[in-house]
Amino acid sequence: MSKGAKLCGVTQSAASQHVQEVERRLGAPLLDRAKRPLELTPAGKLYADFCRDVMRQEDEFQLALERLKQEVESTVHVASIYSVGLSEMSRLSEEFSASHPTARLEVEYMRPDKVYAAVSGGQADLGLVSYPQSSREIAAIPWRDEEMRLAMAPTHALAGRQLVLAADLAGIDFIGFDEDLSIRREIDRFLRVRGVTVHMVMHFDNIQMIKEAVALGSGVSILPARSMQAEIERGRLVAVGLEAPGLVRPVGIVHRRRKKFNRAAQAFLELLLPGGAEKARLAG
Amino acid sequence: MSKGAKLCGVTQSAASQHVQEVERRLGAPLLDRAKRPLELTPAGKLYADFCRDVMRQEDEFQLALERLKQEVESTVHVASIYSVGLSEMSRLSEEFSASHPTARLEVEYMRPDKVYAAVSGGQADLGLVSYPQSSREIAAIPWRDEEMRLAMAPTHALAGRQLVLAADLAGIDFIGFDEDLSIRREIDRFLRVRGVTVHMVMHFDNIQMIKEAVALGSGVSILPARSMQAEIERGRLVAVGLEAPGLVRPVGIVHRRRKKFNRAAQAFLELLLPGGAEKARLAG
DNA sequence: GCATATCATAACCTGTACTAATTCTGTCAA
DNA sequence: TTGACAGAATTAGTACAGGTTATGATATGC
Repeated sequence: MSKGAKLCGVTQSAASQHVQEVERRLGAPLLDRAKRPLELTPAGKLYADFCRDVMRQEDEFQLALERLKQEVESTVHVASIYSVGLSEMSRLSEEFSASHPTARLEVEYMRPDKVYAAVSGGQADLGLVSYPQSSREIAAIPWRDEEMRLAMAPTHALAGRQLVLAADLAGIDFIGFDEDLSIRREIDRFLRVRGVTVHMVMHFDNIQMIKEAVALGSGVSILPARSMQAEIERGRLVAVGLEAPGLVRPVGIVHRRRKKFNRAAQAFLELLLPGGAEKARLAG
Repeated sequence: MSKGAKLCGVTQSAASQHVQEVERRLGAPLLDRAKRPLELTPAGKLYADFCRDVMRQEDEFQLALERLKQEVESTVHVASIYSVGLSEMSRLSEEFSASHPTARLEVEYMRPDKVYAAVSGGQADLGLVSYPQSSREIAAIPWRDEEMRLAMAPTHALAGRQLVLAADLAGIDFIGFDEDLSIRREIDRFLRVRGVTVHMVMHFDNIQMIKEAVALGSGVSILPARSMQAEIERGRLVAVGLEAPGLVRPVGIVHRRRKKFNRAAQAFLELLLPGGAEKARLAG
């Protein structure tokens, strides 16, 4: 009894009282006190086994929890729209793992509405979207404005130009975005304020398809310059600048308000945007 | 949270504080509080599983404990010397189960020293021994004095007698008990004070073997009358009374001091000896 | 933006579980 | 037996974990 008390870091009295309290609760003696040294009764053996089982289970739980905490603390989940670009992202990913070797970055590409849902639902720490929208529970931080250029097949009549004016696009065969996308509305506005109407021949919900159609000569389009880099290098597309003030696509970082970032998320935010973690904290 | 609190019979505040305390201890949030209704985090799910496991184990333990308590409360373990007699014991056993149908009686036969050890060690609630000895930790209650008679083969010269005097035994072939047994010392004393010496031809540590030897005509012996009943009925032995004051073998009930009896033990003691439970209590 | 539901926080209170001091009990040796 | 000793039980006093009530903060739906 005294030894047990010492092991538990309490006095002999506390141990004695505790054992008696347990016996009272269980309604059965755990120790045979008529003999010294004290012996366990059958009920005592049963209880000891039970306690050992529980302690073993607690150990297992603690271990699992530590693994989980490690996991959660060290990986940042990013939800991104497709058009941020795989090449851009792989560059970021390399930079990140170089500067933070213990952290892990997990990027998942999805439609814009899914990005918001992932951030809102907590599956993603950060979201990358164009035309970022704040809301009650989502905070947005501007990241960068991507220059938009006129995309066309190398064989197109305008392919040799250094600059294209809005007026040049009047009546042109045009491949656009679906009407429910922000980028579509922005392009429409750009053309409308300049009094230009294009001939919309097709529309898609993603950049990849538009690039395909443009390369096949179905028409021209206005796309983020960065998203065409690979096709331009391979000579499949030509991109020409638009008249100043040009068209830009703002890309932003969204996150859930009041949710504090783990180390990895903070680090990634800092990589995207020096001082970004502080900005996010202020944006709440 | 409020519902959970109600289920546990505490206020919402207590529940909220408790969850926060657990989160602090574990170092990980269990609930995602940014959304209502509250959702479990992965750590929360892990913890909930752990708790459910522990509760299930506790239920199992409680069940096992109840069974054990039932067992302990309702069965009396009796350790008895062999010579109390199987027929006597089976009669007692029947009476007991008739008057206490919910209780169980478990009798184990063993050598006298093992009876004391079983009682002392707590394996037996009660012990039945001849020439009962009290000690520091063993209390003895006299149960009954068994008449001792001269045992002989039916063909023996003394077999026709109504009564045998000590003097009749001088120089007779005698089968005795081992020297370390109380009953041997008592018989020796009986003969010595009467100035009689017998011719000890064999000795055994148990009545059964003595009866065999007597029946085979190897000699006479002095044995408890009750222990010979079956052999007398079958005509294998003859028992003749000894001169008054005759020899008796006291049989007693022993139990551990300060150990309180369970229901079954009390009932059995009462059956053996009306008022016995009270006597035992006083004997402590 | 307001009403409602629900969770967090603050201030306070009580019973549990501890410590220190003392008494009781079992064991062992003379 | 008896006395000495070790170790457990008991007692009295106290700190604090964990409760309560009251109030403040925050999300959700109209």
